[in-house]
Order: sequence, then structure tokens, then C-alpha cells
Amino acid sequence: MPSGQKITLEEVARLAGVSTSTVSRYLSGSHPVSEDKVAAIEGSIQRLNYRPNLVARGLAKGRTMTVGVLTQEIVSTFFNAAMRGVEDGLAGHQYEAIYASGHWQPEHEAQRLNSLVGRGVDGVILIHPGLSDEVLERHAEGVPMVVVGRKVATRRVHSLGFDHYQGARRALQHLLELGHRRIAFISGPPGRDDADDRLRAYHDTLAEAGVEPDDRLVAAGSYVEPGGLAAMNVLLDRGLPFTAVFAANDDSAYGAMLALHRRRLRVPDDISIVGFDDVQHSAFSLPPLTTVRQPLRELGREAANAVVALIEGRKPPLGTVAPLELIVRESTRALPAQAGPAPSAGRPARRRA
Amino acid sequence: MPSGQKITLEEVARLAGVSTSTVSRYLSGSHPVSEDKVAAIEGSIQRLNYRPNLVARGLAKGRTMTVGVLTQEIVSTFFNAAMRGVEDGLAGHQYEAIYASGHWQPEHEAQRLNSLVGRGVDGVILIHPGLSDEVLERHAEGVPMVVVGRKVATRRVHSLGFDHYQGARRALQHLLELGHRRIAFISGPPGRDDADDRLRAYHDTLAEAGVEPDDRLVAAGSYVEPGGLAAMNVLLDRGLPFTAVFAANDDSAYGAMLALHRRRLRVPDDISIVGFDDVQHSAFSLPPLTTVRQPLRELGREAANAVVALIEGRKPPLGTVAPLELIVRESTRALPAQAGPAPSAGRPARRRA
DNA sequence: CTGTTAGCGCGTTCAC
DNA sequence: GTGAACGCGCTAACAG
Repeated sequence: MPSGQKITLEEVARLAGVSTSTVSRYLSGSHPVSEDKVAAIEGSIQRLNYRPNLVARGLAKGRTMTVGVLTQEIVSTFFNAAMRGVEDGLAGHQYEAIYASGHWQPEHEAQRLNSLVGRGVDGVILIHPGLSDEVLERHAEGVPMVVVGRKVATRRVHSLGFDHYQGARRALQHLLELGHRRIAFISGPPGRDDADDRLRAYHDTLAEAGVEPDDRLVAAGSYVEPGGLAAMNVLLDRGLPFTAVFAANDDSAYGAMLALHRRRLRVPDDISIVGFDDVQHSAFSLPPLTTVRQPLRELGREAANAVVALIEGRKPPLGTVAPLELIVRESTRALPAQAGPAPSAGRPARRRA
Repeated sequence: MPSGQKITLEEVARLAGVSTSTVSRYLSGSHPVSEDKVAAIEGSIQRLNYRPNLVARGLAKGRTMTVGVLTQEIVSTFFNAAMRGVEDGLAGHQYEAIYASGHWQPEHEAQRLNSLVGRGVDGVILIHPGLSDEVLERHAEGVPMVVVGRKVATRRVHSLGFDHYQGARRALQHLLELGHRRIAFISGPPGRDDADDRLRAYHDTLAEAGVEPDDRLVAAGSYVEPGGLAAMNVLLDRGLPFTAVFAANDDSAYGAMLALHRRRLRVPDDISIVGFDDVQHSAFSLPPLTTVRQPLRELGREAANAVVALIEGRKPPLGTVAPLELIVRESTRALPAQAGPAPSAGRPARRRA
């Protein structure tokens, strides 16, 4: 009795002694169906182990009840947190997500986007897209679109994101409050909004605190561990003293911490370090990392609600995006006020032998 | 001239002055089409910015050129490595992947699987499924199915996986070669094949080396950091000396390392530790973790090739799955042969104050 | 409430 | 080579 596979609505109808429309109506609940027919239909469905063909349904209705989610990398704890949020959010409604990734290549990304649309998704969510605003705008003509992680200067695409500038300021203020003055910065890939925002916050916050900026305290990272490691080495090799580092993201911080470890510098005893993102691992690194938490899952959830709203013709609730929060753990500590109360000169970091 | 959205094959045909069949043939390349018509069609497609409706195509052909990938968590560096491999592998053929996750709940998993099939995927890849062999077998009647990470005792579903037993043995041998004898083990969730294999390897390998097993040196972890942390605390609290720990996976190792750190025990000076998985972060932990690498991406690629073969009626190439490899980094070190050459008694770990 | 008739957009015979 | 039908499985508009 285990079914082969392809049972159609028609067979169910025949066995139940009704028309296909009746079965269809029963399935969708769009119109009332008499008690006895319902019973017959349910029995029929059971015996045949019928499962509706979503493809056919999609063609007929013009809607597939799916939304496409396009990220840069499926393989990334970072993106995934957002994806998980999208899953959560969609589950509440009747939609399902189908994912695709652009692998940081705009052309590939565009192609995947086309594929998603061709596949009939009712809406799309782009997480940190690399495509230009114009390209996005054009595509948005065809499907409801919401962009996560970047402001898109275009109505017609709904964009959602955090205030990285404020988040970064919190990190810097924390360091400042701990008495640090010589604070280095490991940047993210230049050109990306979020990376630029964090850099800007670095400059502004220090300036406001009366710390004169020193570009030699800034090194370029790449948002991944090897970049953080290299950047820290550059910083150390320049020979300028500093007592704390703000890394543009957690992964960079990990790379930097390894570089420090290699030179026998300890965190936070010799150098304090704060990251950005609060990826899953950050609560368990050695030492646990002080960082700025991005509630990505929540953001993903918001995004899901927004697309669904867009799809159903409502206007998406304006971003109630939570503010970025500083999570203080153990990679930062107050600068011992040993060399007098002078706040303008931190204790220089020890250099390698 | 930017299109609204829904241009159909028919419109393309009309504008090109040919029939829909001709356009269809041009698109699929199934039959030759005359030069001039080709030109007209191409022009028409360009001007209209036509994109085929994959849903309709799927209905008509009965194939959607997609394979469903079902994992436990989208949000997991571990699963994702395999997913990335699947993406790679599928890219080579014409297929695309659509993902879904079961969140460790078999019912949910079954439901998602149904949804994938209903959505018309031509095949499915299940990564570490929680569903029983019987359930899998039943579903496999409908779609080509390949299971990754678990042996399914059933023809009809093709399963692919690593030899965790051998991998774990390598880890233990490494520790043994370094002179360790008192080796603790932090297990994974009991009942899972891979976890059980690793535990078995622990017992066997030590026994073969003439080390008498001591169950008090085994603590239950859960494959996630908090579990590793708790397990290590249990181990330490038991008061038995040990000089090395084998953690059933990297995340457990991280938790364990944090526990050690809290008690001022250093890795590898006081305790050596080896993990399992080699997740991305492991090359950058402090210290970088010695671990057993699972080439998941390769495995994912194999899985992709296997489904495609199954779908196209060929028989999948028998698993050429690479052996697990030990990656020696800095979390393990030779036991200083201080207390004489006696190999049967390691230096006890210091206990907390 | 329910059966009948049309399509949804595209692939695929079948004749020409 | 090419066009005219028909059908994939299901929903929707139209009569009863």
C-alpha cells in the first residue's frame, strides 16, 4: 500500500466520488464543503497518501508561497544568524524560504537572483547584497524586495539594517571609559558601508574624547581571521605604543589575538581588544571577547515580516531595528592608573623581543 | 523599456514572428532552428527581457532541475561546509540547490522533506538526518535520495560518510605517541552514530596501548561549547589526574578550554587537548587546535555527484570518501619525560586551589 | 454547496 | 525545419 509516487488531485476526486474542484476547495478551505464529501475526501487522501503538487499549484495560482533569500555565503556563521531569523519569521506566515548565495561576485549574485525570480518566488530578501542600487532597483520592479544590512536609496526596495556607527561608538566609549587613549583600529574591507561606518566612528569618537587621531594606529583587515592577524602584525611592527585595539569584527579580533599570542602579549593584561558582531563562538574564546552584538536573528525576522507585508500588498512596518548592544566580557580591562593620572598617555604595549 | 514583469514565451514568439514551439526548441536546443529565426528569436528575447518561467517548465517537463538539501541547522559552520560542497558539486551539472532545515526535530524534518518533494525537487540530499532508516526508505521510494554522514542500511538510499572510528583513533594515537597515558574523553550526544564511533575508538585504542580504561575519565558533552565546558568541570571535579583530553568535536574542545582557563590550567602546558572536525575557527583559537579534519566540502561535492547520477538513472560512483586526517597544531605537546621513563603514569594535572 | 469549463506557461507529440 | 494541438496538476470563474 505504500504509494508509488505521483497521485494527482484527480485520482483523489475519482476515488472520493466528487469533482476535482471540490477536493481543491476542501484543500484550500476557500469554500465550505459538505460533511459527507469531506469525509470521503479525507479518506481518499489517506488511502492514496496524496500530496499536492506544489509546482502545479504555483503555476495555477501565480504564487508559490516561497521567498528567496540571497546571501553572499551560505557558509558563514554571520549570515546564517540572519538566515535563521528569516526562517523564524517566515514560519509564522505560510511561506518557506529557498536560499542561494552569490559568493561575493556581483555577476553570480545577479544570476542567482534571476534564477530565484524565475523559480517563481513571491518575494526576495537580500542579505548584504553586493549589487548596486540601480541593479537592485531594476530587479525590484518584478518582485517585492527587502535588503538587509545596507541602506538602499530607493523606494520600491525596503531596506533594513543596524546603525553600525552607533555600535562602533559604544565599543570605543567602553575603551575610553576604561582609561585607554592609545587605541588602534583594525578596519574592515574599505568601500563597504558597514566597514566605513565603523572607521568613521573610530575617528569621531576619539576626536571627541580629545585624542588626536594617528593614522599609523589604523591597519587594514578584511573581516576574516588572516586579515586580522596580518593587521595586528603591521600595527606591532610600526612600533607605536597602544594599549587597546578595536577590531572591525570578531573574526578579525581572533586573528589579531593570535598575532598577539605569538608575540607573547596577553589579552587583556597587555592589550585590551574589542570586536564587533558577537558571533556564536565569541562567548567561548580565550578570553571571552568583549564585542558589539548584532541581533541578526531579530533582523532576519523583521526582514521576513517585511517581505510578507510587501507581498500581501501592505506596507512593511518601519524598521524597529534594535540598537546595537555592547557585550562586555573578558578581553578588555581598565588601564591601571600607574603612571600618574595623566589620561593622555597610556601604558605602551610591550614589543616583541 | 524596462519590462514590467511577466513576459511569456508566447509574446516572444509573436514578436519574432514564429510559433511558441520554435522558441521552445531554440531555448532547449533540442531541435535545429534556422539561422534567420534564431536571430529573430534572440532579438525578441533581448527586447522583451524574457526570462522563462521555471515553474511552468517544471510542470511541463516533470523535472525542476533542483535538488533539495535538508540539514539540521542552516546556522552551523559544520553543516555549512557540507552545504558549500553540495553547491560546488551541483554547479557543475545544471542543478540548483534549495535548502531546508529540520532543527533537530524529526517531525519537523519529515515535514520539510515532504515539502521539498512536493515542491518538485528531482532529488534530495539529507545531511545527518535524524529520521529513522525506515522513514527514509519510504520517502526514498518517491525521490532519489542520498544521505550524508550516516550509513543507512538500505539500498535505494545512497549513503556517504566518513570513518569516524578511524579518525578518532588517529587522534588518540597522536596523544599516545606524545607520551600521554591518562587521557580523558568528552563524548558527544550518545545514540548518534558518529558520537558512538568516537567513543568506541577511545576505548579500543587505549586498550590496545595497554592503558586500562577508566570510566571516570569520560564525561558527557553535547557537541556544543557549553557541554564541553560542563564536561571539563565534571572531569576536573572528579579529582583524577589526566594529562590530555580528547574532545568529541571542536566546539566541545572550546568549551573545555574555557573551563581549563577558568581554573588557570594552560593548554598545552598543563593539559593537551585534541578536537574533531577542524571547523574554520580552529586554526585561530588560542592555542590553535590540534584536531581531526573532516573534509566536509569534499563530501558535499560527492553527495551532489551522487544525487545527480541517481536522478539521471546512473548508479552513483561508490564512495571515494577521503580518510580523516589529523591536523597537528598547538594544543597538544609531548609529555615531558620527567618522572622517569615509566610510560604508565602521566603527570597529574594540577587541580584548582 | 458542487460540477463544468478555462486557462497558468511551457514542452512535446504529430502532421505538414 | 515548423506550426497546431494537447497535456502537466491545480485553481478559478461560471453556471446550476
